[in-house]
Amino acid sequence: MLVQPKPLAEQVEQVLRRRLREGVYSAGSRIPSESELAAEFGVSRATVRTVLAKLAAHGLLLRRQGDGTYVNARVQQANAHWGSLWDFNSLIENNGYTPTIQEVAREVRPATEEEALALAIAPGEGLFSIHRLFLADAQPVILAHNVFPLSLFRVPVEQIDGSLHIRRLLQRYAAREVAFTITTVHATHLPEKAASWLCRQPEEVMLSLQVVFYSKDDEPLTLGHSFFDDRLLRLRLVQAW
Amino acid sequence: MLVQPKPLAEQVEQVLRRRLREGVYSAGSRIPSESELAAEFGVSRATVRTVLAKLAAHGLLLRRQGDGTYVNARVQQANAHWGSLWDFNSLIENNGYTPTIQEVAREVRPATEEEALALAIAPGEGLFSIHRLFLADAQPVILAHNVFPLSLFRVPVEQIDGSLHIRRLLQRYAAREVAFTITTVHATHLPEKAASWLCRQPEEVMLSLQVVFYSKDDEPLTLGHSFFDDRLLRLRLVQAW
DNA sequence: TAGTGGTCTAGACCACCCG
DNA sequence: GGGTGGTCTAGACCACTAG
Repeated sequence: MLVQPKPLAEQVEQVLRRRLREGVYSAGSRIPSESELAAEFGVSRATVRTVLAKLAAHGLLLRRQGDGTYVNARVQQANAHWGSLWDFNSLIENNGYTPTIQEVAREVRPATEEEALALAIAPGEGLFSIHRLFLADAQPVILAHNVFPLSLFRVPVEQIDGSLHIRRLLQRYAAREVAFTITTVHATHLPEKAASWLCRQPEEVMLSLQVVFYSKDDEPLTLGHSFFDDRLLRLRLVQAW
Repeated sequence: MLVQPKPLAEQVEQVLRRRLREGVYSAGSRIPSESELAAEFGVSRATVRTVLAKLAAHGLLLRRQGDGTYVNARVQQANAHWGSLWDFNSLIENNGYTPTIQEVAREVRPATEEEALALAIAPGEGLFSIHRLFLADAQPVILAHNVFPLSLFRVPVEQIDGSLHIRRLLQRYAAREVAFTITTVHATHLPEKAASWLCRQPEEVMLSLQVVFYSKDDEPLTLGHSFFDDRLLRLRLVQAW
């Protein structure tokens, strides 16, 4: 049975996600019906339905009217779901490696015009800039550069832990929640400096991701630019209707 | 007021999407409250909520508890939502061009081992293969290759209209609905043959998308491989929580 | 025909933001 | 305090699929 410190739907979702992850509901099999789950958790059918709808929208479940709800075996193998286009840690994990974040450079400097435009601040305003390397089993696979408006932070930037992922970093030091992101994907040649950090040849072909994170107040929080080694990591996206 | 030939929620969604598209609810502004919308459409608040939740999940709306629901101006400018990773027509449209589909080659041939594996058929089984070029204002921007198990079609392949997009083609000639897709994104050099079709230099850097379409019965429907000119078209993805 | 998911309602209470 | 979105319930009826 569930108690009420957190929303019931959230608790149900966590339980179901765990069962999927741990194979309690095995790949391709049918899971219990809505009524059965509602009875088991002691919640209404509507509450169960919102959870199942969400998991189905993410492709984890396949629902067939008049039949039942099934575990989507294919998507369990896929490695990047909705969240992961910018969440490099889980992306690396989902590819079967152990992720590490390594800070390679940080500085405070004025914003370029382009950065100021994207972040909705004045050109020349202070920026916190950080370069980080993501390792998959100790092998460099992603180089990520992020810039934040300096005014966002409530602590001196020296205190910022560069090994946190973006969402937690923003939570902890800026007290902001990410509401949505916009990512642009490009294919480019690898710049020389980035190549040396990634231990790759310059001018190799790489995926380049440019991401802007926004708060629910439509405020730009950070600008990210990363180079992505798509030979080691597969960028695989699932979409469901 | 609404009638009941189609689900109420679907009708409400269409109306709201149109209002967003046409600027009835202008960018950044607050839209009517849930209760007001429910009253206007003559449906329950729950029905309105499912629609608003969906639009918010797609990033079109921003919801703030205790305040209201707002039009996300930034996402209106973005060009590819999660739906459009494979829907090249709307992707081209959203970039501000007029799309055209031009068939460049079609054939029937046996499946390679790799294709057979991805489509869950026997190697050597018959495939319908089609190469198509997507034009943005008459300029070639995407080259797409699709292969379908021949057994899927209920008509001779000569009758297949090569200018339809994948979902409609599958609906019309194979009576199948797409339930989900898995897309892999790569950065590659452009092969020579593809370069000539796209009027580009060979060995140029391009985005390459590999997509598999599945039915809700987990049956692979088609395999797509496309080259994407990311200089003219921006591949921009929105993600919301 | 029994059971499943799909749709919808009416109503309740809560958490939060604003003036 | 009044209005907003957030959560949840109980119950109804429908559409569909399976055996």
